[in-house]
Amino acid sequence: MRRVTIKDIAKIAGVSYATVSRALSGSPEISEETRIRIVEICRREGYRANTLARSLICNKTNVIGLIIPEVTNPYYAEIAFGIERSARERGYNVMLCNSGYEDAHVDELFDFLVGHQVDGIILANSRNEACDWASRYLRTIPTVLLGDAVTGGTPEADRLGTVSIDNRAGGRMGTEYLQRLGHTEILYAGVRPNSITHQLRAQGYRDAMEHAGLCAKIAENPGGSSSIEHGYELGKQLFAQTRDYTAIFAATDTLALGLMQAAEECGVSIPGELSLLGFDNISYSALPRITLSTIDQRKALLADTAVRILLDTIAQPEQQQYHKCLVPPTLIERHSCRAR
Amino acid sequence: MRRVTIKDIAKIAGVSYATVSRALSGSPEISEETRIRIVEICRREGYRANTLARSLICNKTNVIGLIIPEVTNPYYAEIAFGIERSARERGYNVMLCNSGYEDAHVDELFDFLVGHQVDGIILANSRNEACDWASRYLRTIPTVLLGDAVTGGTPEADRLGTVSIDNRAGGRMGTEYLQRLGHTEILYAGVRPNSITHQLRAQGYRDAMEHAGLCAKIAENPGGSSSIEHGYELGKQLFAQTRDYTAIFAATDTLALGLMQAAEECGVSIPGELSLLGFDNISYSALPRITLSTIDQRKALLADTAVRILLDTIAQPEQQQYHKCLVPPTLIERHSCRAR
DNA sequence: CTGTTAGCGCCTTCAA
DNA sequence: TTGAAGGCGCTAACAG
Repeated sequence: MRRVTIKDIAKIAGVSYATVSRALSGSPEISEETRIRIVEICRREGYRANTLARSLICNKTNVIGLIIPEVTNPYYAEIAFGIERSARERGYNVMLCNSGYEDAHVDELFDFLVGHQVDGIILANSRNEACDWASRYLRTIPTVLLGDAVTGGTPEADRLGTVSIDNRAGGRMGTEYLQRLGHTEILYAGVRPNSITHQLRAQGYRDAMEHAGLCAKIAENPGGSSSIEHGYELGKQLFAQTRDYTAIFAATDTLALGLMQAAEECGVSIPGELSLLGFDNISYSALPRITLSTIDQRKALLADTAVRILLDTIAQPEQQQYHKCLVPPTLIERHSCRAR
Repeated sequence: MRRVTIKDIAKIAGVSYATVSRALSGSPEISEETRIRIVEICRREGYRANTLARSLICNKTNVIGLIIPEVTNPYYAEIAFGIERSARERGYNVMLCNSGYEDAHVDELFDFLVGHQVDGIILANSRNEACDWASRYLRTIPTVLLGDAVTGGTPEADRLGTVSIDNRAGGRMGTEYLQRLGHTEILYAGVRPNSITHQLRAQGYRDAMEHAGLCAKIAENPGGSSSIEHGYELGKQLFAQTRDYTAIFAATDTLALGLMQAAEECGVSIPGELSLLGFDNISYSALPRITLSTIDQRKALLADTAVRILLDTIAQPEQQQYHKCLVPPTLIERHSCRAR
């Protein structure tokens, strides 16, 4: 199954292969007549230029690498989709890699992508360490992080292009929404203390509570991740005790879903007895029967911004643009919150 | 940001670049001493071999292309994940492409992937046409279809490697489950008449009903796709009339979700008054409050099989293996069906 | 064990 | 307007 090359075409057309190259690259220095003839031959023979060979010469692949934890995570699926879309619009293709949740894999994937000569890399990951992982390769390849910037790390890390949702603003926005609904006793649930993302969201919550002269109540997530399961466990705990709040603002949608299930099993009705607000707006939250009110991460916008910054950096690598981009979130009202 | 090449390393190490190549490729014809020295230099300088150049020579990229409609579709996200996993285990990487739902894009993507010299392509798509799309390139590149084989198409298409779930068996399995639960009046809802997949599932349903001496009732989906929205519309229609059935077997999980929402709005309780069974077992169905019983497509197994067949074909392209692989589905019991 | 050399498929000067 | 030739980074003979 030998693929047909430019030489084959040249031989058939009875021209040199430089001519074939010109015919296909849209060069002006060729007669319209021969161009048409050659293009037709290429079509007939099913010839596709070998992108590898071309990239080797041009020192440019027009491919960017994207590293996410897992496509099956609906949040990252949307991010991946948005990034592919924006990249394609700008003439780039993306090479998608799932890193799982381990450090080592991210390193391997960077190596893999660099080896494949991608023009740049987007690392989408909300762990604190992501910032360091990405900046480790900053000298080697243009990179942008889609996730929270961690300031005060290595000096390298400060130069890393970064785009994320404004988590603090989101925390504030959600809390204020609940307050507008008449809630004064609001529990912020599911914080993972060592996650910057969670810290920011919780801080936004505290801002809003303080500003309203209300008392902040925070329930941490003892589990290691913000999964539905851990939300469920947290819920079981919470709903076994008497409640001194009328609304829960969950740190993530997945956590909220777990809480929802626990609530159902413990006979506390949402939004009847208890309002529940999420954060992220993953696709799950819009589903019938769930209809979780939440803070939207605007993944399409995040993705587009990340692509734009990356391509800028690729175009002008020296200009080490100091980009820390914060995208404002948005409130999505569905049916899990109620005025009291 | 010029990347360091094998020549740079050779110069630093004071050897020829063939020696560097040998040091890295694990060739036996090199002294352990120099190997260690060279490997160390590579590490220090952050050298990665240029995969493009290597592939150009070896005429092999160890990359396979995967074309799916959209990663944001949870079904295809799982497929993509499974395929990447299996491929990686076997030393291959995957280039993921979203085709959307239009014919033209699939063609473009095949061209794109062939241009990038992928070693083979998996097309995951459940439209009838997919079979033709894939077989169009069969002469050019090893391809396997993850989706229903359409027999009686072009002779080319018959030679296309194909893996899919056994939809007919699934239709039977689901129907029998409902029967075991005591249902005798079962509606099969949401069939799209021109979809092979749907035809097979419906046929399985008919088989089981006939075998039990029961009367088959089928409600077609007037909408163009099996979306939640179309399920909802269908449900609104269905639940406005009096029902002569106690269970619905929905053609897909998404349809079932739409039906679920319509049921809720029309005040028919699931599974109280009506049992509902889905097909596909997408991640949505396992969510709290939804807990849809369904037929599992076993996406990991499908993916793994597809990869295996493709790699076999890549290894022995002449041997045009006549592969039509049918994977048996599995029943997932959750809480949307009840004995009567 | 190590170096030299000839390409892989293509693009891009430079000549003609 | 077209052809010839060099080289992108690397591997794989073939020498030494």
